[in-house]
Amino acid sequence: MTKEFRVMSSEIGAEAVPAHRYTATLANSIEQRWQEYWTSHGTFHAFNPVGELSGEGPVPADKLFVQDMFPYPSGAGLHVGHPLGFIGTDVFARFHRMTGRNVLHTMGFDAFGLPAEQYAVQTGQHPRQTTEANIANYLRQIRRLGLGHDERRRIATIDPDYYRWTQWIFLRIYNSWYDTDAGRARPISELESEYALGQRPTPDDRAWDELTTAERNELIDSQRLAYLSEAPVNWCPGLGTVLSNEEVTADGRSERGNFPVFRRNLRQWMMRITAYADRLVDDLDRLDWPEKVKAMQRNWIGRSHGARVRFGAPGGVVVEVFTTRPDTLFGNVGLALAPEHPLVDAIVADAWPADVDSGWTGGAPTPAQAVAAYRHAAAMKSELDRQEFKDKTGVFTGTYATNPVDGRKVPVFIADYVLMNYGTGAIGISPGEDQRDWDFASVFGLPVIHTVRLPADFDGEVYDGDGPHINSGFLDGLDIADAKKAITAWLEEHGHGEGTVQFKLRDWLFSRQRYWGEPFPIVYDADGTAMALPESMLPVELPEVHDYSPRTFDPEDADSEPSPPLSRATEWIEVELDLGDGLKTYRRDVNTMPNWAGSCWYQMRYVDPDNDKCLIDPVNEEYWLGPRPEIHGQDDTGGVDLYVGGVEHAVLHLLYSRFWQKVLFDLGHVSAEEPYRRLFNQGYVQAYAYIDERGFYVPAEQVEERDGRFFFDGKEVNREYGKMGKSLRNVVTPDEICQRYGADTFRFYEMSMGPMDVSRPWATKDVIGAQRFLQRLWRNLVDEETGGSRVTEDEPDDETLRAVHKAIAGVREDYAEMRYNTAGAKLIELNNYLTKKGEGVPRSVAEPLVLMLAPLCPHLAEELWSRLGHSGSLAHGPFPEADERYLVEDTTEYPIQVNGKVRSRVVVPAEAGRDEVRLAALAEERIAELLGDREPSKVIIVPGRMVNIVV
RNA sequence: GGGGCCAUAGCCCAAUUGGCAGAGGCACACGGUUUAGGUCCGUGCCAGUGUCGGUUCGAGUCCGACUGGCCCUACCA
Repeated sequence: MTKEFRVMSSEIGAEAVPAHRYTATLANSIEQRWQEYWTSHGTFHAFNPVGELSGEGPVPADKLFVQDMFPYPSGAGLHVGHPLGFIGTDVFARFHRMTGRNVLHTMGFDAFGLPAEQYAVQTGQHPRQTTEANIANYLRQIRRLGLGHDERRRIATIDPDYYRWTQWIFLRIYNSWYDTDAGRARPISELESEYALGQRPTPDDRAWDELTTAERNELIDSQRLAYLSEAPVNWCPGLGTVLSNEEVTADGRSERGNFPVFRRNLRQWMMRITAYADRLVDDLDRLDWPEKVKAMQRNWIGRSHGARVRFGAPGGVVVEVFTTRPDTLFGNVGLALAPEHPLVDAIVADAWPADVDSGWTGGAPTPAQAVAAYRHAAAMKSELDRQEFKDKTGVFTGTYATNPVDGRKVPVFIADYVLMNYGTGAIGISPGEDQRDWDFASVFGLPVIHTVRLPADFDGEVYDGDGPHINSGFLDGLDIADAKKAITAWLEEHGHGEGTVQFKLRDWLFSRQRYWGEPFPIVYDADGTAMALPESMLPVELPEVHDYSPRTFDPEDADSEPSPPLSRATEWIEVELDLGDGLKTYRRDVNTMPNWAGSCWYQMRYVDPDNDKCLIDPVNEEYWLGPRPEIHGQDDTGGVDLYVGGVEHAVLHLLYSRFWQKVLFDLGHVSAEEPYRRLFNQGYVQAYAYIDERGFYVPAEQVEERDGRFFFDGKEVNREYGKMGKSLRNVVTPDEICQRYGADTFRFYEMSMGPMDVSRPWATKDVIGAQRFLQRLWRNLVDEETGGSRVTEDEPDDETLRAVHKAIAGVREDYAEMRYNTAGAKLIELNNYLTKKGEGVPRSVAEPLVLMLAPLCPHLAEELWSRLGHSGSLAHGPFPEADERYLVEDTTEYPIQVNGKVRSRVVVPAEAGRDEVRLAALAEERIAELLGDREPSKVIIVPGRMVNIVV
């Protein structure tokens, strides 16, 4: 690459360029030199209070922990969009480091994952080999950008020293239960002893001693926060693995590969995240996160308050429904059960009632046949069908249930718009206040009873707004909130139901039938009972296998049995251990953990990467991550000070991470209640792509623009806007920009494109502007011909000092607020001022200029700083401080508006009071002329801003 | 269907948070430097803020409706 570049520069005639111009060649050599300096001097090492990474003295109390979202080291390498956030956090970290704070900033790799495994399946190359090569390439690319990472803290989830602790956390979760009375997780051993001591009743009130070992195990296991479940899962034969709900698209196919997904029962590890649902919602209020992300999490957790209501049916069967509107019970006209509801068989009538509506029977001679046919049809329907045909369908079960509030008999249906896995799998039909129920009722000819008075001008069907209740017995006249309270109390009093809270959030399916993930620290005895391995046996390392693929099947074969890759490592699976009962043979768990596991806790390991005694030393944890109520307020949760990444992780990663953090907090391993105190979503760098008349993408860099039209190879092409990607032929890499302009130019350009949180289009042609700025700045301080200094020891004049200090004040604030685009603009402004001035730059101006440049363009700043005669790095400051003296002006120019339009302006002494300003404004020649003899009805004076005269 | 975000010059973006619409960059034009091109230096050009209405002495900024674009979510009772 270097060689190629030399050829290029000689081609354009390097001899014409002054020898000491800040060209890409010079920039690259400066950058390489300073990167080596930083590495050899450990410039970005952040010291811990204790342990291997501690320094000599005490650490500063003022610390900052900045973190980027864990990158996956893709084989494709980086394009210019990827480092946007990385550079942003680096600028932030560098700025704060220069102000004297102890700054922790590093980056590791979320390195387990499917691409390397798929590559292994295709080529037989071990995923570790692929992954490590990708990491090396990734590091080469990001190092070139001059990111000030503490390289001692690099971690990768695939390292056994790392996943040992991932497994350790799994065991802690496995060995815990959620004490709902205490509102926190506790060690499972405490549950066991409470049972043993009789402090806690067993489900059937038998004494603990009377339970068999199996019964005890079952009781305990059923309460663990990590548990095995036979629950239905998303089995994807085409991939040979089980998927989490999140990995299944809305139309019931795998997000990756687009294969059909089937629901079936399998024995899987689950994480009881639902135990934390309330805290996960409530604690959002304590976080400094974008409202958008909080909203997405609230939505995902989906907490709704309502009631369970029991309807009696013939044969003593009781159907329980969940509703958020128990106040509409008087308007209930029926029940609808999910087709899969277990009570359906029990309530189906033997025969249709004599007067049954023919539209209710599905044309079947008996209810049982109608139900069977409908269930079959519902099971055949894909999720896509359900989505596309929102027309309500269902069949009558032939049975009537009793509405508990007024004793009315209401028909019971099964309908596939009712979901088995939400609430109780059964709903009451209240068509007056719910659109879905109204739709169903109109298909089946059910009556509509409005229970809230309709507004006078209302002409719709369903009214879900507030108002006084009607047709509702003792609820009449009450508004919704009061009616809910009244009916809930009534239900509870009469034993017909109770108020409850329902969540959309489900437990987290934690098993994957994959090779390239963390093995579970679990073995099974001869009876198939799961046993946790002791911590001393961690890590459980991945065995070598010959074939990395899970056995896949015909994508449509719903009955196929999963066979994960690890199940073929027969020697590894069988293990002789002494788990307290003497040496026995056990079988290992052949599943691996999902990709989220390693990224759930990595911020902790950044803090204490080499600790082999514990997950994280509590002293280090408290220093870097602990709550700081004195700074962040009483409610402070602790956590990383700034976490930057894309909004695509708004729900899953951030929710799982929060969950693990809370478990570890409850168990006393960490002091922070939340992993990330402040979250910031950076925007994306997008790019234009061009399509020719055949519909093929053409190389974007060769497209020319003429008069708003686009041409490739002389032919017009169409432009579209979107992601950067190989297939769109519009990828620009940081490597090529660094080579053509230098890393500092790239950094400066990328930060000046716009605010951090806004997506913007990449425009290579604009990069030149950033380079010109740096060249001008360089030229102001360095003689391009001789390489000598142009810095003088003169005292700057007053005007220059004002320009400098105004810039300092503005740039400082912009950096602190992550407004790097305007910080850059202010530096350009100051530099343009100095350029215009022409003479050599006084040292007292050059130094703050260089220091202010440092967070954005660290290599160039270091180089100039050393040429200014300083030894060592400027990474730890000082960052210049503005002198108030130069910020205040002697005089203020006021624009004078007449009726809101600027008509003139007047200059008054800065300390002039309102009256003086007013007099000056009214006396101003043009204004006086304009006013004539009219008397202003009002004169508005905004101190320091403007004057507005109203006539 | 529900929820959210955005819209300022040919392009990317600023605007002290209700107070003079322009800080900065790209592009463009002209001049200087140069044998020339490019670089470099200088000067200049360009919008009344998507549309309509409201509040206000004053609106890019606040409120309402609409248009266009992007994102999330989707029978969650």
